[in-house]
Amino acid sequence: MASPESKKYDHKAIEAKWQKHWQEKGIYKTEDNSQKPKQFILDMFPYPSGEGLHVGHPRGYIATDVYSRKKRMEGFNVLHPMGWDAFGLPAENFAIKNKVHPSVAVNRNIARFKEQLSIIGPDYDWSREINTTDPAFYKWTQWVFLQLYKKGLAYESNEPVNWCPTDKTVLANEDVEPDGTCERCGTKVEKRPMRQWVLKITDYADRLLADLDKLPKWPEGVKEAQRHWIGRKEGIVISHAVENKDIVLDTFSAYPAWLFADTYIVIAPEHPLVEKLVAGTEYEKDVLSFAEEVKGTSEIERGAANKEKKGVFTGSYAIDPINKNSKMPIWVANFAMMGFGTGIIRCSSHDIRDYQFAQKYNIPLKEVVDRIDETQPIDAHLNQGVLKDSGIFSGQEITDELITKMVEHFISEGYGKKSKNYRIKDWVFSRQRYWGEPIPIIHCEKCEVVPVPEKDLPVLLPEVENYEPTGTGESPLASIDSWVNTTCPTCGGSAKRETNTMPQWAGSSWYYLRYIDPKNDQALIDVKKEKEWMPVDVYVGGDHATRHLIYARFWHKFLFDIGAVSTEEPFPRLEFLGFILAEDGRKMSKRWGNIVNPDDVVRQFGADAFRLYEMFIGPFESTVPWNTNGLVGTYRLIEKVWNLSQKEFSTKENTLLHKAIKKVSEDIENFKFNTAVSSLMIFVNEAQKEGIAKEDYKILLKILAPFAPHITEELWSSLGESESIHLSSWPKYDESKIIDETITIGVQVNGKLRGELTVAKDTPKEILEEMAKAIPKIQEYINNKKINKIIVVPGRIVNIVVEG
RNA sequence: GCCCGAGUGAUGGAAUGGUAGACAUAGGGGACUUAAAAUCCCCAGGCAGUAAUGCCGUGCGAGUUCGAGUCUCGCCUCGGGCACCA
Repeated sequence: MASPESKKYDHKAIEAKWQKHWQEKGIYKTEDNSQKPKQFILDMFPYPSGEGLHVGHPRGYIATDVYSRKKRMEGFNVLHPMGWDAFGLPAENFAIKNKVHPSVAVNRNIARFKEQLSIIGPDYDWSREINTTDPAFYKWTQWVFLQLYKKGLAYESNEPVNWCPTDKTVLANEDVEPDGTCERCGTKVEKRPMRQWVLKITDYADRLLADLDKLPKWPEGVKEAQRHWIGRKEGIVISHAVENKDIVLDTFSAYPAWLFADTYIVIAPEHPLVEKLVAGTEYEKDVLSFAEEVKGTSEIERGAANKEKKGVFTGSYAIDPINKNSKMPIWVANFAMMGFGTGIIRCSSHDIRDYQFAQKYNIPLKEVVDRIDETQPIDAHLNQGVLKDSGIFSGQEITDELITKMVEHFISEGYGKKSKNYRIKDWVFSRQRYWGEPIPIIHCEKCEVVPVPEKDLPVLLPEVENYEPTGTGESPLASIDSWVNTTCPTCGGSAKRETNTMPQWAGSSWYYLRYIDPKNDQALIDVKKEKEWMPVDVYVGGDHATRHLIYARFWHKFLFDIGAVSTEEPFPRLEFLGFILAEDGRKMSKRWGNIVNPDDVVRQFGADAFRLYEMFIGPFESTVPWNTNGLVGTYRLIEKVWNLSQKEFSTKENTLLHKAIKKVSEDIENFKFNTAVSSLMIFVNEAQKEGIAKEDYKILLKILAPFAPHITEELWSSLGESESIHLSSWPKYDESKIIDETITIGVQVNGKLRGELTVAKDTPKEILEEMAKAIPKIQEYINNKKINKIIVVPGRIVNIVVEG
């Protein structure tokens, strides 16, 4: 462009101008009833905290923005929405402190987040913005709960939960520090049984596990974490009669080959059979006081692996059907957990923990595989060795076949049955807090539990004077008589509303569907629209490998089962992003005073340089430290592109252009944004030296546009284009222009590089061999030596293998 | 303890089994400038050498291969997840 006087690049003016323009023209609006193919590109939506964003947060948002802009240019109808996961404890704490409604803080935080996001120029269609705390949204969260209830997948139970005596509230496991104290006040957390609503996620455990294999585009690490979280283990349950008592003890064993070694039994202190075992015996007092002591400690504290193993003998013996009805002493011990297996363990010398416990209390032991190390028995987890003292199996080596045979034998003898155990437990789905979705249930004296009729949804969260927890274990909602007291929808009699609310994870378990059909008041989602948009094409986020991604998969499968959605998995492609650390290598945190604010960076370098740097900083999935200095590099790139427009265009064809198109296209597709940016740099450096033709410059602007939407739009329009560059078409590369006419290949002797050859691209093998041998330096190395062979890899290398 | 990742210049990083260090930052030198900034050009893995060049070099040790940052086995370190798991 031959501009009479050169203009300076003013990022502030340019960015403000185009951001306003895009919003006014609505160029990013998702089309209704489009003929184009769809792309649903989704970010894990944020919790709008009071702290605002730091430079680590936008990394994922910029990535989806780059991706969706490219997809739009490629001719897709793009759905790239944003919303807010706004229920949760911080807003409630703010309300308690300041005596204002949590929505006040939430709305302020959302405004702040939106402002911070907007200055980096995202292509969100804000007309589809969602907010989990909006009654029009949580109406459908409550609706899903009702469907779960109808199918028997939501039930009441008296789960022991984490209770903080100072804050007088229930805490989620994630609110408890590893040392068993409350993260807010440092008080030791207790376990208390309390009425809770629970979702039967265990009914879906097998499908959640098996269907991970249908997700090839998920990172292996995330799938592995989910497999562990579900923690399915197969084994055998053995039933034991208790001597002189009408009690049967069931134990779960995952290593059936070692069952002959077991000599004693341990039962969890909170197991309901403990009292029955010791009732009226001389052991009763000791056992019960020990059980009380253990029950007083939280699960997390008890779970600490270094916790001392303690136990008390119950005075009873179990009859072991496997070892000729020998007697196994029954102990109560702190290392047996109700949450695993049956809460009762068959113990043996072949487990380090069981072995040490037996040594401490002088319980007789037996070994079924000879020791190798004299100091300790073989560990059963190895599952190898030759059995002894194992009845008819003595003398046999432990193999998969033998294990199968042994299990069949135990079952046919009637000792027990095959069984599965899961680490995942049913999902405790109620919180005694204010700021969450009310659980849509009514408790009637006559009809007992009655679901709120769907026509009465949403059950609105009422205004309340005091957000302080009540101390009774009920949510602050319980103190609002006018809300709590209602009539039973079934019999019309007096009834009370459920005052528990849902956990933070509820809204995020289905929110993505709401973007498709954000205004629907008649159904969770319109069936036709759902079919049009689902599944999500790319889901991008980090930090939620297990909980959110398992809960959402669970709800989605349930919605599939009731016909609300057409796909079994919501997110077939997951791109997991790495964190950005502070410049000092630590996590960005108020505590360390090392937070870098994106607003400041954008003010100094502009949104385009910021976006480019966030993509250039390192591989998308890697955790990398921030370095504000690095912005200089991407700022220079932009400036070079700007300056190209201030000079005369050349008429020459640029040799690297088509390579750049190919590289940028493929790298964006594969989320390799860092190398996409570097190939843009390589091309711009060349263009700066060699000059660039106007048409090539326009192509450069197009492939840079997803990364730097503002400056490219400005330059595009200054070239006389009237339509937005972001609605232009993505360039295609010409394969013939990617192949170099002459190439330089390395010449090795015995694998060591000794020279190079610059030749025409299709030079035949034989000629390459001759040319390589003719290089004077190569001759020094092959002189007087026998050439064993010459390896020629076309376009790559010539390797001459000589003797000696 | 178990399960995933990852270890490459001063730094972030690049590299379908085929010329290791692309690209970028910081650094050194130079041009321009009254000067500085900005910009542009050049240098830059280590050791030896004036140089040509040689040797070494992708956490450590073996192996496969004509050839290994890349594949295999055994370790070490760091990051993340799970953990009295029966």
